[in-house]
Formats: sequence, structure tokens, C-alpha cells
Amino acid sequence: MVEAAGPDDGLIVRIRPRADRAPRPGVVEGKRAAIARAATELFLSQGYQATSTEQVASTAGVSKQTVYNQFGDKERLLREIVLGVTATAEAFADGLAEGMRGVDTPVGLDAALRTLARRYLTTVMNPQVLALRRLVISEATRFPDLAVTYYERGPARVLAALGDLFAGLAERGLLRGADPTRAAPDFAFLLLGRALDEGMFRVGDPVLTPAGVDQTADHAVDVFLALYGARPG
Amino acid sequence: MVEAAGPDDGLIVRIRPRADRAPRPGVVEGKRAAIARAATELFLSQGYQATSTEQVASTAGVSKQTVYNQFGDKERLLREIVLGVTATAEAFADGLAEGMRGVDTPVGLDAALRTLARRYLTTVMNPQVLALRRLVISEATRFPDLAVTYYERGPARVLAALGDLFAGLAERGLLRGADPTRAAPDFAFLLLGRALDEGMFRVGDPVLTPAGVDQTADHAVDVFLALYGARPG
DNA sequence: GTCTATAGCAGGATAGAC
DNA sequence: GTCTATCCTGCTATAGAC
Repeated sequence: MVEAAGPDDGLIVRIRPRADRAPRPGVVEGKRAAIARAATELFLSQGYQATSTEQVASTAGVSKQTVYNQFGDKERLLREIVLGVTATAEAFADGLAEGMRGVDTPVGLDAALRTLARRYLTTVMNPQVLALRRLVISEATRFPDLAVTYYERGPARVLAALGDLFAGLAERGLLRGADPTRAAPDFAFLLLGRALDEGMFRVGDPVLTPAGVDQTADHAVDVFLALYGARPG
Repeated sequence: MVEAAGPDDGLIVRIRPRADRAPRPGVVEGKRAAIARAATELFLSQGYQATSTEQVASTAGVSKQTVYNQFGDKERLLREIVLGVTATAEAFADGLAEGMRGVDTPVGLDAALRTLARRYLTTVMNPQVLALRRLVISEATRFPDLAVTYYERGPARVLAALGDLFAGLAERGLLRGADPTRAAPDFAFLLLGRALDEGMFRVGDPVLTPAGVDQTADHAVDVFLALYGARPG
């Protein structure tokens, strides 16, 4: 398992070694990882169709043929990269519950939710995460199964983890609300909706300032607790 | 001003006649409209880069050169089409306030909001509207100004109209809430957030059934009135 | 496995007749 | 303005030497 950090950090690319034949680690995996990293950078910044395999090869410092030897064709290169990056989403989803373990009072819940909201919003609005969303959406018509798989492993997985978290809090009496299945999407899109929507269309400029993140997160938590908090808001 | 309905109705393409030279209406505008309609259909279903100018020409029943005579190049064809379609968004934004004019009681507000929510959600989740969003997002890296202009004339314009509507209702005492500027995005993304997010990634299948539209709309209105209704929820 | 060189093809845009 | 025919560039993918 090789991890190659992107140019501005952020996303992590995980590319599995080829199962059929064991290659010399230092050489083959090095080139494979270099190609994956170059392709990730170029696909995210320029798009899939606008990036040529020759550009990938020269950025990675290998010949075009090596790209084809390692990945077969351009489509598989995209698939491995997109699905490799979803490891980040899994880690994020698993980490969501971390900060909520010791919570057992409404005041503690309030504070923990504000922290969670800031992390969630900051992660989703990360420029590389937004670029990955644009990339997958751009190719959703051509590769519909890839788009669905990305959605299920990424956004849907986080929503599900959030739902589990809220269900646990409801059992402990820290949340109320008739329909716990609605709580997670309500929270998520009160928090993310506007910024994410706008962020899809503004590619260069960040949509939210750090102060904007705080205000948006606090407002979402205020509203969420007014709706679902144990003490009526 | 020529209007050409799309294949499945829905979007309306408005292409202005060329200002520099007055063409014979029946001939020139007919071909121009045919090209615009063909390009709209192809761009929405296949994407911009995956559609060749020759494909546009043959679908429209003209030669490739006629496409270039009318629109200059492929990029301008995309721009005119995307911006032409925003006329639909303007009409929708202006129509939002229509159903709310006679509202003067909380009960009337409740009913009018449910109707509005259904229309809003149905419009945004229309397959052609989703395809247009995907198209603009796909080209946001290449044509950032087009993406921003689309956002401002489309989603942002509707949000602004909704904000004006809610401000008027607050003045008449039908809504409360400390921050009226938050009310519009809160309502919009409680209503649209999840479905729109998922809809970006599921190309073929509709995300919401008609019953799902009703449930989602009612839930959003319930939550919104609990937060911002004049009578505490 | 890796490289250089190239096949094979499609795309955007244009020239010239009418 | 419109059409047919064409140029030229750039792409994916492969062949063959090492």
C-alpha cells in the first residue's frame, strides 16, 4: 500500500500494488505512485478530458508507454484515482464519532457539535475536495457507475455515520425529535448547503473566510439544537 | 426573440437575433434556432467536450460551416446556450412571490409555503435542470466566468427572491427570527440539499419519487416554521 | 518494463464554389 | 449565407528495440 500526498497536501492517494505479479518495490511502485500523483494533480486542476496521457507521463517523469503498462488505459487511471481518494472520506467518516465519545451533557454536546461542524465544513470546502467533486460530476454522464460509487463511499457514507452518531445521542437522551433519520441530512445541509452549492461554481476564490466558517457552523448548530436538542429551544 | 422548446420540454432557449445585420427571419433565425436547440440537447446529454461541432450540425440539419457562421466558435455556442437558458431561472424567481400575495394568516402561510416548496423542489430536480448544472460545473475550470454568471443569474437569484419574500412576510408579522438573511438559505437547503447533492451523481434515475417530493417538502416546511414561524413551534 | 517512434483517427476551424 | 472538401493539430493506443 503506497501513499502519495498531493501537491498541496489534503487528499491522499492510495493505489494498490498489482496483484498478479509482485514487482520490485523501489522501482515499479515508485513509478506507479508518481503516475497516480501526477494524474491526480492534473485531473483535479484541468479535468479528465482536458488532460492528455502524455501530459501525465511527462509530469510523472516517465514515458507514455509506462502509463499504459501500469494502468491499461486512461479510463482505468481515472477510476483508480477517484476510488483511491475515497479512502480519505472513509477516514473522515470514521473520525466523526471520535470527538463525541465522552459527551454526556447538553453543554458538552453543544461544544462538541460546534467543533464537529467546523471540521465537517472545512473538510468539504477544501479546494481539492471541491475539485474532486467537480471531476466526478463532470464525468458522471460518461461513467455513471463511478459517480454513484463515489457518492456512496463519500457523501452518503458520511451522512450515514452522522445518522448513527445522532441515533446514539438520542438513545442517551441528548437529542429528541420525531424523525431521527432526518436529523443527519438536516444538520448536514443547514451546515454545508449554501457554501457547497456556491463552491461548485466558484473555482478560484474560496467561498468562505475563516470567520465565515465559524459563523456558518455556529448558526447551523444553533438551528439544529433548536430543532433536535433535548431541551426545547 | 425566438423561443425553441427542448425535446422533453422544460428548458426554454432564448437566442437573440444578431444585432449587426437584420437577417431574413424565416430562414436565418430558423437555422440559428435549430442549431441552438441541437446543441442544447447534445451538450446536456453528452457534455460540452464530448459533443463535436459536426454532431451539432448534423443534428440541426445544417452544415458545419453554418454553425461557425452563426456562432463564431464552439465556445460562444456554449455561452449563448447557457446564458439563454437562465431566462427560465429569472421567470421562476419572479414567479416565486406570485402564490404568496394574498397570504395574511399563519394558516394561509403554511399552505402557501407547502405549495412553493413543491414547485421549488420539482423545478430544481428536473432532469434537464440537473443536466445544465452538471454541464456548467463540468466547464467551470475552463470557463470560470461563465460558471459564476450562471450561478448569479440562477441559484443566487432565486435565493435573493426568496429572501425578499421572507423579509416581506416578516414585516407583516407572519415570520419571526433574529436573522432574516439566514432564513432563505436555511429553507432552500433544508428543502433541496440532500436531493440536489445526490442528484448530481445519479444521472439516469430520478432521486425523488412524487411521494418523496411531498414528504421532503412537508418536512422542510415543518422545520422552517418551527424555526421562523410567528407562533413559536 | 521501459523507452522512442508511429499508426490511426477525430476534432476544431477554414477555403472556395455557388 | 450556405454547402462540400480539406487542413492541421492533438489525441489514444500500439509496435518494436533494448
